[in-house]
Amino acid sequence: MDELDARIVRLLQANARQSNRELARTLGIAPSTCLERVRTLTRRGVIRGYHAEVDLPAMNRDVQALVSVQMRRHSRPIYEAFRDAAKNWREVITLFVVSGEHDIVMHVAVPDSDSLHSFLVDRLATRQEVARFQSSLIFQRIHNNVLDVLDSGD
Amino acid sequence: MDELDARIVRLLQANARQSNRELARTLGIAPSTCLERVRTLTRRGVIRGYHAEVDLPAMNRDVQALVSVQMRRHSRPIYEAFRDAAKNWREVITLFVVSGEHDIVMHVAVPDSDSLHSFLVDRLATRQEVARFQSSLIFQRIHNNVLDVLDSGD
DNA sequence: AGTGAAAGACATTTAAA
DNA sequence: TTTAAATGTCTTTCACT
Repeated sequence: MDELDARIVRLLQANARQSNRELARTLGIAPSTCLERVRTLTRRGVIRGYHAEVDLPAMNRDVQALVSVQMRRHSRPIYEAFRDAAKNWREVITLFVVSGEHDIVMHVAVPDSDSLHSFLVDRLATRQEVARFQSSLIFQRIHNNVLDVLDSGD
Repeated sequence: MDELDARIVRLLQANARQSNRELARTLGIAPSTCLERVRTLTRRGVIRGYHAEVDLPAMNRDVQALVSVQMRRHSRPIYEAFRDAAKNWREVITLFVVSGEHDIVMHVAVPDSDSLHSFLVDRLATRQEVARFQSSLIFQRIHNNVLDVLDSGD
């Protein structure tokens, strides 16, 4: 993971669909070198995949919320059962398993506030694993790419 | 946004770097048709970009946390000043502006627990806009693609 | 809206430094 | 590791449906 690898990762995070040639041109290296670098990064698991970013409102998901869930008991089967159900709900964009006051935090996206209510009441409240939950509306969401390797020990 | 568009979005979310030809083959349409569809989806803002997914541990970010921040006062200049500072911090992967008990929730990723402590004490606690914050460690993070349009009214 | 054909651009392999 | 060259594949345009 040298400086060139870091630049490749940075550029592919910003635009994953640029051609290998364009990438190589930007970096000032030969296309074959660039291709080999990207392959190695992928083989080593540094690059995990490439994904299109979709606009949630355009997909009829105008309402977003963070929903924090507290389990009835902190046993593994309890939270695992809930997690495995929740990760298949189409409203859930990201699911975090966390420590602290709550056990699960979900980023959900739904068409409108009725759908959010229905999600909370029909999906969440009906689960036996769930003790309590609270939700907060998301007004804005800003994503950063992982730009630099912090304090690398290499 | 018909069924074909939805299938294109779904496939590009799963793998943004497959060739247009492969995409067309999967969908059973001509490459030129597929290209035009993707262009239209991009022009309409449904597809916002393509990004490489990076493995955080491989980038020396073994510790992740959700950090919830409460502002001193709920005025626009206060939270905007904080938000604009926070979105440039390299530890911050995603920043949510929310309603409810907290005003900002940040997903942060750092090398180790020392770095997390330093982030909380040196970056957060020193900000005048911040009244209180609490953090919870992330043990697992599961991301879902937006598979289907929910209850589309089209 | 969707298509096939054509031209040029690109990915990928290979041999060599 | 890196490269240039070569080959086969792909992107992209366009005339036509």
